Amino acid sequence: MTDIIEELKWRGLIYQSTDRQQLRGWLAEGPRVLYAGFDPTSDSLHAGTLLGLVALRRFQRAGHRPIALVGGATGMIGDPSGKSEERNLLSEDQLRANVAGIEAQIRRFVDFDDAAAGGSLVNNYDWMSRFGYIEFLRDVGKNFPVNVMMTKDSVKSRLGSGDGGGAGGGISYTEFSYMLLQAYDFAHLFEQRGCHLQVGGSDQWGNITAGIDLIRRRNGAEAYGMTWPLLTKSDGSKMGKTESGAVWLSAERTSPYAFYQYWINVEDADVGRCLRYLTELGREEIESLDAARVSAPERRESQRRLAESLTQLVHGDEGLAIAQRATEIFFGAEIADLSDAQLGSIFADVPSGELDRERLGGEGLPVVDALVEATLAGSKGEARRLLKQGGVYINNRRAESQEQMLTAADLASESTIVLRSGKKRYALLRFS
RNA sequence: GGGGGGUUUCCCGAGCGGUCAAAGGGGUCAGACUGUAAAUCUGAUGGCAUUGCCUUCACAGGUUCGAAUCCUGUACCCCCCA
Repeated sequence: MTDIIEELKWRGLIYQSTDRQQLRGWLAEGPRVLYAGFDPTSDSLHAGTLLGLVALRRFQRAGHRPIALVGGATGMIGDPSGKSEERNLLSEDQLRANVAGIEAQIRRFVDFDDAAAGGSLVNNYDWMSRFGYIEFLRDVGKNFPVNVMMTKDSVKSRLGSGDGGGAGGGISYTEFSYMLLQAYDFAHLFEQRGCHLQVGGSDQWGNITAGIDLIRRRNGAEAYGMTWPLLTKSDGSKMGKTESGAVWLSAERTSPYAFYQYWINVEDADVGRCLRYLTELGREEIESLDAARVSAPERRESQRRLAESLTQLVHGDEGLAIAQRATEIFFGAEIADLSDAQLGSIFADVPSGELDRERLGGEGLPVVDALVEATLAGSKGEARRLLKQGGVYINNRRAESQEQMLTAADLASESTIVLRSGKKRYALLRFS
């Protein structure tokens, strides 16, 4: 049995926990059952949830038995933790779809099939939906003094915001009750599965301790809790966000290439933490990457390893290969002799235009027109300007003149020409 | 109700009868440099076409050979006096 606490500690992943010695002792005695929850607020998880997924995986590798809980029931209420405003409720259909999407993703991280590995995947809807309101109040609610609930950060931070006259502030009774549901989840897993430990992000501490309290009252037993720090950037902003939104784990929402690129671009100041928090690289390797970053920052080896290892984890070997190939091409490699399918997967995120194949015949298609068709230029004048300044590339080769004509010889694949303006604005033109 | 000021190209902001597609700055785009960083430097920045033409300075009308610039009316905004 690996000392998981020791590992989490050097990685900087322990933010808060119940009595450390006790917890460590309990974990050292043999395979232990623990759980972490995932909110089905969307049909895909994102970079922020990676931390939780990897955490369960670490526990499993260390010989423990992780339960991944998907909040099919709690998702109907909405966790107020870390939220400044009341949220809209999701429809049941939406929620069902989200749960299905998320479960598939969690499977990539935790092994639920091997009985010996002991992982399991549960949905709290399965036990929550059967509860009657009265029954829940008598059974669970009775154990929660409101004055204690009021002191939780998730509630406190929302109480101030409502009475100042600000629009829509405060907290509804519904969200206020959220912690009871999550606390009950813990108690349920404790009773049914012998789960004594709940882990989560630091914003979950209040919900976790609520569960520990409930178990103490209901079962007269001691349960444990542990949180990891939020993954933030050195400038204080959240990791895993781009101008265009969150970095998702699903290839449909964030292509493997875009995912890879996100991590390649992590700042020097943040990459060390990312390696520790998110990857399974060992201590020596990470420390040698730290050293390399000081002596040769321009090689960006830390970023490369980070991007490789996460892309591999989330999208598999194939996804990583696509991302790497796309990276080569996006950064200058000449594009030739590829297939439409290859180009399609590499340039999945890039705008494209369809044109009649005949336009490549005869004299050919003026580049100026091609740029406008591909929406790389807003007008022909703008297209000419780009050409004059040397900012136009055809299949990654700089266009040599303003009068250049595109013909069938310029096709990079069966039917596609790749146009680029500047360093990385790409567009495809398909001729059919 | 009375008096004064404003409305300019993506944004801020000059312009006050021709030399104005309209200074300057910001932004944006491109080039150089670079670590797929930051900073910096250079160039471009209404549209269409080879000179040139067309549309643009709140809106509508007018004066003039000629208006973003003058006059009249309309809309919106700001300030002052009631």
